[in-house]
Amino acid sequence: MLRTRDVGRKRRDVAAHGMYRRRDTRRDVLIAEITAELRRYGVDAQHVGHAFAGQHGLNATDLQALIAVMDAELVGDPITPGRLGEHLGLSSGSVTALIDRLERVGHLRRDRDTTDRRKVLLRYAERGAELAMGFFRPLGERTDRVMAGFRDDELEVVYRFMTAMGASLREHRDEVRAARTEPHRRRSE
Amino acid sequence: MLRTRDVGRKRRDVAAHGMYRRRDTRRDVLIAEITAELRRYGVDAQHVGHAFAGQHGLNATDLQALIAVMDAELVGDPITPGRLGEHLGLSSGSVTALIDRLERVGHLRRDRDTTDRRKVLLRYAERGAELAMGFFRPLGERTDRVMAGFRDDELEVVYRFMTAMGASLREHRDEVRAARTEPHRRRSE
DNA sequence: GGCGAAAATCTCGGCTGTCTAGATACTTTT
DNA sequence: AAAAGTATCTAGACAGCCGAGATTTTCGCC
Repeated sequence: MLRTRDVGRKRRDVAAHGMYRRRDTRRDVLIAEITAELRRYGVDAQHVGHAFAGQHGLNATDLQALIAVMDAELVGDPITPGRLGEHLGLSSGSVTALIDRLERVGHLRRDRDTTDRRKVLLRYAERGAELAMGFFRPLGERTDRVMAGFRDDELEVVYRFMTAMGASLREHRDEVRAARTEPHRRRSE
Repeated sequence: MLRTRDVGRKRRDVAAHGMYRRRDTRRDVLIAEITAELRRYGVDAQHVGHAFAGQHGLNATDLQALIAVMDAELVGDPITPGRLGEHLGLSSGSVTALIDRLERVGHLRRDRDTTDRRKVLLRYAERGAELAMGFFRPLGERTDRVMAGFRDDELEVVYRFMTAMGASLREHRDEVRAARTEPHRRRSE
């Protein structure tokens, strides 16, 4: 694989991501395209988040954190700084700074847990909720329009697919993370 | 919406993302779940990239850049620093630093375009290619196993779905970016 | 009921990546 | 061949992140 020879015809439309794969059959093409589209979707989603956050005076991490806080609280168990750090992949120091920022501008607040007073519970404030909704509502409207083009049984297929892909990716993530203890053993070149 | 009242039953399994939506019919649930799963997929993908990059002595941006360089070169037209900056959402200064880093450790190299000698073309080096493959191969294997659980016609549906969602998201991205000129006009509170 | 280990969060110093503005190199236009 | 335009690079400042140690609270045990 990875033949650079027969690529001179400049097929940009191939989405530039499926080319690490075979493309012999229609099925191969489908698989390659879906993979590529998933990747692009992730990148573009990041960009949307980044742009939106920037326009509201915060960075991408801040927005993600705000969303995580809302998610947790809406499900009924508010998140703690520690769990937030895990969720975002941040160190404890960074999380404190992050919460300080968001608290300072009034997006969320700290509450001490009454039962275990070591813990701090994060709750969103009025302003934070508005911001999150401003982020999700337009996205949701667009999503609804796309979904309207699919029958129920088709959505079932998509759901099954996304669930399976998600589970697979998380497995992979854990595998990659597990290998983090032995990174630079051999110093070959 | 956003009733916090009837959420006390702690349904973590709801994936914590679909709750900005109605969930009355089976279809509503499907839509909410798919949306949630897409979001989670994006976050997890980021984490995988971050972890993998860290293990190889670079950061998430570096890995994304490396992939972009390979993608472009494999399609037949190598990317320039300028276009790479656009793709990653970085300023020109940051791109220079980025390329310096990657060139220094031997992941890619700079080539002057022979026809337009203002331009610099980025090409991956041996080491960069290895790294990218090390990133994609295990992912691809997993993906293949998931795909094996779907018939051709089902993959067609998934493909149609992802394409539509991708297009929609990119539209949204452009809309958000277009609004970037007038961010902090009113200084209300 | 008080002691030590464990847990959760916070503080502080240092580093790295990014941005902005301006400088440099090459190309195209007139 | 000078001026205007485009692409890239340089330099200084700043913000977010990490890691180690300090602080506060809880839990198990005697």
